[in-house]
This record gives sequence, structure tokens and C-alpha cells, in this order.
Amino acid sequence: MPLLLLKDLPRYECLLEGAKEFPDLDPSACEAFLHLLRTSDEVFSLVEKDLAVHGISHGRFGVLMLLWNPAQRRIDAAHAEGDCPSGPRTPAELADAAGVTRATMTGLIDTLERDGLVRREPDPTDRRMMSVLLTEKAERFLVGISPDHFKLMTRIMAPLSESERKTLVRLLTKVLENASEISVPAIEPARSSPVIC
Amino acid sequence: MPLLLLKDLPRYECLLEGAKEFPDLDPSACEAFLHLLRTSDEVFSLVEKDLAVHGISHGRFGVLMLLWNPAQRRIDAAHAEGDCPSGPRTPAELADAAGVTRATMTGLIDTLERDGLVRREPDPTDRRMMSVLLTEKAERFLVGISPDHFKLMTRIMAPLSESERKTLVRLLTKVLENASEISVPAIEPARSSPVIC
DNA sequence: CTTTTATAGTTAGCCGCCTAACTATTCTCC
DNA sequence: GGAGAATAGTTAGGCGGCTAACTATAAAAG
Repeated sequence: MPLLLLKDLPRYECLLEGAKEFPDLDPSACEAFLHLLRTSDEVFSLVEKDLAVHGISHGRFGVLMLLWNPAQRRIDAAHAEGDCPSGPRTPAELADAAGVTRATMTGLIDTLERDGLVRREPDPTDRRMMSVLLTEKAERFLVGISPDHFKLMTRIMAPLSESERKTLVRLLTKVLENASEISVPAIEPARSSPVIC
Repeated sequence: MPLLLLKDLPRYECLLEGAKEFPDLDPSACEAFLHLLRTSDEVFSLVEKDLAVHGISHGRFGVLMLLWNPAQRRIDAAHAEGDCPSGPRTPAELADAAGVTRATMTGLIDTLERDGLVRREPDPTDRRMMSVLLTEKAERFLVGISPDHFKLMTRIMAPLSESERKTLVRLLTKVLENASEISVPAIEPARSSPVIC
């Protein structure tokens, strides 16, 4: 999450000051907003650094995780349907699942294939489509890295109790569902230079 | 915050399943972690889209905000010291405040200067340093855009009550302070290809 | 004073994100 | 069944992150 964000968040009194000048500035909303982005930025960069130690970027790691289904055998055996469904396989499905464009996914798969972690296979029935498959190397890599990854998550969330975690998830879910409904008007396409309103 | 993240978060039962296979997977920690990143990703992309409508990227907008001090006159008049201190002026200060490298800041200032929103001036006393200054155009731009920006923040946080916002900030602060203390070992430098442990 | 070290800023090159345009294939529908 | 629409994937080019290496200047050490 490489985002340009204030390292030091403004103090609440400064937000109150700002609200005097800008009636649209809601101090508590602004405070919550800034803390949300600031915290996830810190957490994200921690994860990125951890993955970098293992020589992989967060984006590529995400693709591998989407392709990886360690419970596959168990699911196949139990023919559990829809519970933890078998993951995406085509670049388009991967892009949708990851929330990036197909062009981006093409690039990620390119580098993963270059590193021997993934291979493309043409779909036998539809010649427009490809299947993306994990290699043995990638499975060994994931088995090796995931304990560390899970431990880091645990460590990051360590200061919160179980009930605090539930509360956090509940509040974040409210914000997420609300945000998903907000659609930026997008009345006019972005211009090359900032628009003076 | 362009990050590759699961659009649909795993259900808690799937995390419990996963915990059987991976003893290091703490379901509630993982759930909180994923919700945090997923929510801030959604919020961030909303803000980016909104700013894009006005023809500016989040990174460049952040630089302008750092340079902008609408309360400057008031502060100058009241000679308030340290309360809302006058902002950064050099590329290095801007990079530190924004949490990006100086190289990145150079690029941002380049494009801002190209668009006439900022100008560089050499420091009269230290010839290594530059001062970055807002142009009139940038001030007009910020005055025009900030009400919309504040309104969007308010709208995003609308579903949370005042006390929920306080709770969210408190929990996020715990996580942030904890995360800031965690330093990834970085025992070995990243390699070009993923390391099989 | 001169040499060394530290600092400010830039440049070069990689990566991952985007949009827009393109090719190839399949589907739809008359 | 053939024209047009829809879909899968890639390519091209821009942007904003990063690190590492570089230049110029200033400060520190001898």
C-alpha cells in the first residue's frame, strides 16, 4: 500500500481548528479516516517488508495464495460444495478475485512465470482462455513461507483482545459496506491538469 | 492504495478450517488483519477516484496539502508556537512528512512543477537545499477541492456514531503503535527469486 | 587548511498499478 | 451461416512507489 500519507497524524485540536475554517470538515470523521489509512499503511508496509525478505512482492504473493488451495485434497475427498470453493484459475478470475485489472494480472503472471512459480496452459475448450497453474516450486515456497506470514498477522493484532478484534471487524465492516455503496460521481473524466472549481 | 487483496474476504469458518492445517494461523487475528486492509483499500480507492475527477493523484494532492497552511495567517498573527506548526518546505522534509523516499518526492515535485502548482527555489543560505512553494493556482485549486474532500471523508465515516469513531480510533491506535515497534528482521536481503525455506 | 564524512537532491532502472487500444476467439441473432 | 457484439488476453505507455548510485555542497576531523 504505497500511499502518500501523513506520517504524523494531526492532533484533534488541529482538526477542530480546521473545522472553524472549513464547515465541511467533520473532526471525528476526519480523525477516524486518517487513522484508518495510516494504520493500514503501516501494517501493509510491514507485510511487504516481511515478504520482501523471502524475495517476493505482495502482489505476486497474493496471486500464489489465490491459486493455492492446501485444503484441496480434503475438499475433493469430502466433495464439500461451495464452502471453500476451488480457487480461480484463469487470469480474468484471478484479476477479479484480487481486485486488479486484467492487464495488471498479465504482468504479475509474467513475472511469476519467469520465476518458475506458475505456468500458463491453454484451455482445451475455449482457445481464448488460459489456465494458470502453480508449479511444485511454488507449493514448496508457500508451505515454507505461510507459517511466518500467519505469525506476523498474529503479532500485528496481538495488542487487541478477542472482543476488541470482534469490535474492530464490526466497525470496519460498517465502513466497508458503506464505502462499497458510495460511487464517486465521475461526471467528468480526469483531465491532465487539476481543475480549478 | 493499489494493493492486491482479496475482494471477498474468507468466511470465518474457512479461517477456522485453515487453522487446523496451519497451527500458526490465528483466526481472529487473521480476520481483523484482512478486514483492516480490505476496508482501507476500499476507502482509499474511493478517495483516489474522487481526486481523479479533479485531475490530481492522491500522492500529488498529499504534497499540496503538506505545503498548504490555510491557517498560516492566523498563526502568524497569533504567533502560536508549535500548535499547528508551519509545514515542511524542503523536498526532504516533505518526503519525511509524507512517508516516501526523497527520490519519490523528487518525481512528485517534478510533475507538480510541470503542472504549475508548485515551484522550486534555491535556498539562499545552503546551496544544497531547495524550497518548494505553492503557486497561486495551487491555492485556488485547494480552496476549490477541499470542501468536496472533507465531505467525502464525512460520508465514508457516516455509518459510525461518535462513540464508535472513538472506539475505532482507539483500536487502530493500539495496532499502529504495536506495528511501529515491530521491525521485520531483514536478516537476509531480498533475492531475485523466492527463497524456498 | 585539507581530507573525510555527512547531507540534499537528482537520476536510472525495476516493479506494480492504471487506462486504452489491440488481436483472437466465441457468441448472438437475423 | 455470416455480421456484429461480447469476451479473454496482451501490449503500450503513464504514474508513483522503491533502491542504488551519483553530484554538489557543507560540516567535521586531522
